[in-house]
Amino acid sequence: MNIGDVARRSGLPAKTIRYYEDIGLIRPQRSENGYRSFREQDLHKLAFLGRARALGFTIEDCRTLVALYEDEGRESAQVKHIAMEHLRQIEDKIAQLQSMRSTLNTLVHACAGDNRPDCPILEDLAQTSPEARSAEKQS
Amino acid sequence: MNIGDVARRSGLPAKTIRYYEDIGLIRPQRSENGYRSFREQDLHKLAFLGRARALGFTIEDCRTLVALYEDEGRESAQVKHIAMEHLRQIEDKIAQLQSMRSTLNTLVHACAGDNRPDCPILEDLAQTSPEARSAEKQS
DNA sequence: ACTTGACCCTCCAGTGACTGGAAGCCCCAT
DNA sequence: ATGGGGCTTCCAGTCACTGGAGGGTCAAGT
Repeated sequence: MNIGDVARRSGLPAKTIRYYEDIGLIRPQRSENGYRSFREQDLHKLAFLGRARALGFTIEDCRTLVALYEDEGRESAQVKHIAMEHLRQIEDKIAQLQSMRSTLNTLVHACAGDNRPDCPILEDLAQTSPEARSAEKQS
Repeated sequence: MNIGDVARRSGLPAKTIRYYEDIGLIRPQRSENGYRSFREQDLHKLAFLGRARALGFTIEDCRTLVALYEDEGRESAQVKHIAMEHLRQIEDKIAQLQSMRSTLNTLVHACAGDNRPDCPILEDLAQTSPEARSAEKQS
């Protein structure tokens, strides 16, 4: 299989696949003409990587997950630890974004959005002291 | 005011303030010794930037917001448009993260996390077809 | 006068995970 | 032989900083 086929079948851009080889995540063989030659197991690994990335795991997490996947002597606790830590970070990120959303939502609703210059959004951003900012309601 | 004072009062790292000058967000004056010399209005602008960044606006959005803030002839619709677009992107991101959280949560709960190698997390990542993946429940 | 330490300066490189583009080879069909 | 699509490498750019090297400045203490 050439890189184009693998890209189609894995859903990953060819560029990304080359990048994954660059950083040592995969090691496809080479044909005589210098083209990368992928086996089914390479495709499988790329699909694995694609799904792990889609779940937001970092490349380094992916590296570890692949290694664990290939390690018959792994302990599921190792995998679970990575997943839980990642889950925690996602939850932190969600909370942070929800806080932004809440504030933005309030501000957007307070702004007339017409042709006049008066704008509560800019007024909020221009507040000189943090404690002077208006209380935010949950969106 | 030197950069250290401004950093303390604005809450932004000195490095970030220098960076903001680099990209033309601020234009502090210079003392004879070459040190940046900040006026109150620079500090005010940096605080504005800090709050806009804390709400997740991109640097380019910040540039526009500052320009609008300083433009007496602005229309609040322009500000509102930027904020609403940003809000939409935040909501997209939240939805994406919530979907990840849901899947991860299911997987984490399904994994024993002991010293045995069997791991539903890895099994899920290794699924060969997307439609073969188990249905996910809301976390 | 000298030293110390806290500041300040610039410039360069690195982060994460790609993505775009240039320049050029390979292969097959017309 | 020409064209088009696919493949190759390498370099640069993305975003918003952040770290560090190497060096100048300033005020206080000895």
